[in-house]
Amino acid sequence: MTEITNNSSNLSPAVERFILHWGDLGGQWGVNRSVAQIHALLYLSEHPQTAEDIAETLGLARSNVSNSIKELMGWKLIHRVPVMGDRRDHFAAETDIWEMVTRIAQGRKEREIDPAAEALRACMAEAETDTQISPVALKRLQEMLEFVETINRWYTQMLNVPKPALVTLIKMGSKVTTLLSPITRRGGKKDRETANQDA
Amino acid sequence: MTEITNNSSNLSPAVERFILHWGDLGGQWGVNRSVAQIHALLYLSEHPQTAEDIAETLGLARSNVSNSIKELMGWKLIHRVPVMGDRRDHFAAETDIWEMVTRIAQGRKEREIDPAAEALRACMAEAETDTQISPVALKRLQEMLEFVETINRWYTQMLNVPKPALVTLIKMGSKVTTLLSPITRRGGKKDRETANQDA
DNA sequence: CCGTTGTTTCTGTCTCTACAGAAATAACGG
DNA sequence: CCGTTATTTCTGTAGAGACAGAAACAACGG
Repeated sequence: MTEITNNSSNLSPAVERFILHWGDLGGQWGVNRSVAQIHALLYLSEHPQTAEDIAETLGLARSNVSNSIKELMGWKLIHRVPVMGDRRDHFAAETDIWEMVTRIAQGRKEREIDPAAEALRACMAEAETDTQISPVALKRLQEMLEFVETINRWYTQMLNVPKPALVTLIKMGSKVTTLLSPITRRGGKKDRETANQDA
Repeated sequence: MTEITNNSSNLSPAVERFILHWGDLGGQWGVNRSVAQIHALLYLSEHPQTAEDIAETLGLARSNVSNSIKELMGWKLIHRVPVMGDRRDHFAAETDIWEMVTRIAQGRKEREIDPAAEALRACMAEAETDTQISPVALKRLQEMLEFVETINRWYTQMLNVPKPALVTLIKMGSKVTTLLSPITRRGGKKDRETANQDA
């Protein structure tokens, strides 16, 4: 009878609100709502939850939860937690935000950036044997490829910076440029060679 | 009769390929395919194009092109180019990639990050008056909020770094941490106050 | 002031994805 | 080896967004 009560689960208002927000915030990024909501729930949960707990709490189909969990595990944002005397799987989220973000960034790189770069390289390869392409287009493609490669290198390197250093770096914000200005000022193009020596 | 000929327009193979790739690459990000394709076309075009040129070249409906153009203008990725003796609007794309990316980043911040941060602040406000929220959840929310604020500050500052400096910075990659290590090493938490003095 | 040309808004259709529920599979205990 | 419980895969459906085409609107020239 009372089938309409979707979210009657005992969540405190603020938590529920966060889950809702996080849910459709995920929608704007590439993640679907269920996945984001489940992640939000686990992130705020004191204890590991079973798939069924989650399904009930969020009013989602059990199968949906199963698939979403699989995806979250793929991103390494949640992990299994074995519980004594319970056959069911329990799940908990990564709670260190910086770690979490790193994992997401890593995943996006592998699934989106790398393939995109690859496609672009293929384009360039074709462009070079393309007799009818305009010089302008060719130049633009080259610039684009160079840019993507540059960003790719940067991304990779940043992902490998130890977390504390990364945090410091981010918190410094634009101040880095101030500290680096003696270097920056040594001249534009030339610096590039120097900077890449270690790559 | 020959209605099936979608992409019969005289595009060189490499260009066409790029437009196609760029198109569904846009799909993975928030942009729809038409918009991304039009952008790609204009990016590679030697001369400004009219809306109709675009519609014909890409095989899109005129109305679709119109809307897409509007969106691209909203992102400031393309701009009108008046042409003598032609009443129609001609459009050209921003060709400086760094400028282009900055514009996109700016747009995404305004449309996605800022609202998200706002929503999160609202959550926190509610959480603080929430009697039944668990201490753990409250703590996690706080951490999340702090993180988002930090990233937001960083993002804002980075968008205001002059382009040459930004390019240098990116090209340095993780090398910044090496140069900064004497500072980084001065200790963790304390640095944050110092680093933010200028914000 | 009317016709022509260009642009925008509106509306219906179609595709694609998220999702629920059912069916199938696997793991474990007795 | 069978029954029970947990999980995954499969299938149909509902909703959202992308898009085409039509209709409305605006601007300009003669």
